[in-house]
Amino acid sequence: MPVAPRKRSYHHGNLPAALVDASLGLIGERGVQGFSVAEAARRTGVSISAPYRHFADRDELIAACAVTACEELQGRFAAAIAAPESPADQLAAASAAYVRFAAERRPMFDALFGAGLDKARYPQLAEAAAAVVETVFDVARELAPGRDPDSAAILLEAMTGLAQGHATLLLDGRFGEPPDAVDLACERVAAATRALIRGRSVLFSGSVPG
Amino acid sequence: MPVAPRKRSYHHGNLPAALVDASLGLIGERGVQGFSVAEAARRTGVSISAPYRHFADRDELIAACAVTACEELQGRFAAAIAAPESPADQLAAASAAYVRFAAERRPMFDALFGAGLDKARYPQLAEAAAAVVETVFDVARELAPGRDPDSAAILLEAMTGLAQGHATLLLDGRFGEPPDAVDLACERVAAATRALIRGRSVLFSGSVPG
DNA sequence: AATATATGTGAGTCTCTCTTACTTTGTTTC
DNA sequence: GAAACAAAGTAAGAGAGACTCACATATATT
Repeated sequence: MPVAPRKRSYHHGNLPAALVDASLGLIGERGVQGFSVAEAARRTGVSISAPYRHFADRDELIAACAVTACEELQGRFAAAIAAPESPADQLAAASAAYVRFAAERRPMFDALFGAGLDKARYPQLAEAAAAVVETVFDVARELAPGRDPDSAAILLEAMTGLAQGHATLLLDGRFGEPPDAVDLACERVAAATRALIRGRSVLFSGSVPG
Repeated sequence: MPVAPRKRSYHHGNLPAALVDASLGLIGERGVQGFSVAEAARRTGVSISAPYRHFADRDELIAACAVTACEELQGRFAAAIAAPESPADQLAAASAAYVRFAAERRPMFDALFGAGLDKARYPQLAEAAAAVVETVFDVARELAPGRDPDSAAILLEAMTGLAQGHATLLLDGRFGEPPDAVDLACERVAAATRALIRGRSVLFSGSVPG
């Protein structure tokens, strides 16, 4: 849904949102590398310097796109864990949702991971990212011994790693051509998540050798 | 080891390799985003247009860095699977080696994954990357039912996903501060790999529902 | 030695990021 | 309701980088 300005006058009315919109479109066409503030401004119908009233620099505009990405991802996670009954099924569904998100909202995924943003510099983004993790944290806790939060974090790290990796491989074309590749990657990551959960006992005894 | 030119004359003697060297140093300092052909040329002591005699454009120079990265990674994989006795231990060691590579050779890792290179456009890179996979493929086969290559590929995908994900998380600072973070991430990814292997039976029955 | 080829240079074009000074519009305050 | 202020936009330009092209110089070939 495109962002409509209130008026067609000197003041745009909703420039930041419109810029994020245009930027995501542009990233979709040219990748993060090919993205430019100038072109985003042109497409939004404002001058090249206008974006700098709202975003300190190029990266900050990309960070705003990344925040949008977090919101979208959070919604997908919430939907994924809503239906299944067992925690394992919920996490498998979440993994698959993550991979599907990468495929279906590639510009968002690229803004989030392909831009090399220093997240420490964008507190709003760090917050949004933390909120995403929060969404699935309680599910992971149910699979941790004694519902221990630290163990849950370890499990979640591993799961995140799996999902992130599968998404990267999918976008890299290592699962074949879309759209079949997407379904395949989702199945695979869900299966891998289940495998990880099945064998998870090893995870929580890591540092103690024997 | 710095690349030494044969002479200090008009012709450099080994400009491509020297440029790759300088580029990796530059990527280390400024990240892939901050990398510029101009600065790499300056550091190598040649004119700004000299690199274009050897590399068609910026991305092709980065791709050459990525090829170097593949060679380094391949060596580390070979060393990692040499010592352990069981296939599971070998793969766990390979995962850890991958994560350690990301931490210790970050510029290479960034060139390989942070530049958003379209690998289809760089056959030499695709070849080098395939050779890396080849190095661990036989190990994965020993853990696949009936040594089936397709199943081995699935397992390897999942493992790659795990390692890639853990590396990303480590570089993102999600394991804490170096150098402890590196060891921690290596332990975790090794444990996760073992967990994945333990529960791997689920992996190979994916597409058949029931 | 003469020629061809590979490699490096300098100057120039184009685009991009970001800044500065200025303009226009909307809001507040008396 | 007008004056003052703040917010949001513009135009012009400095500085840097990607890439090109005509030219220079070294090396290889014959």
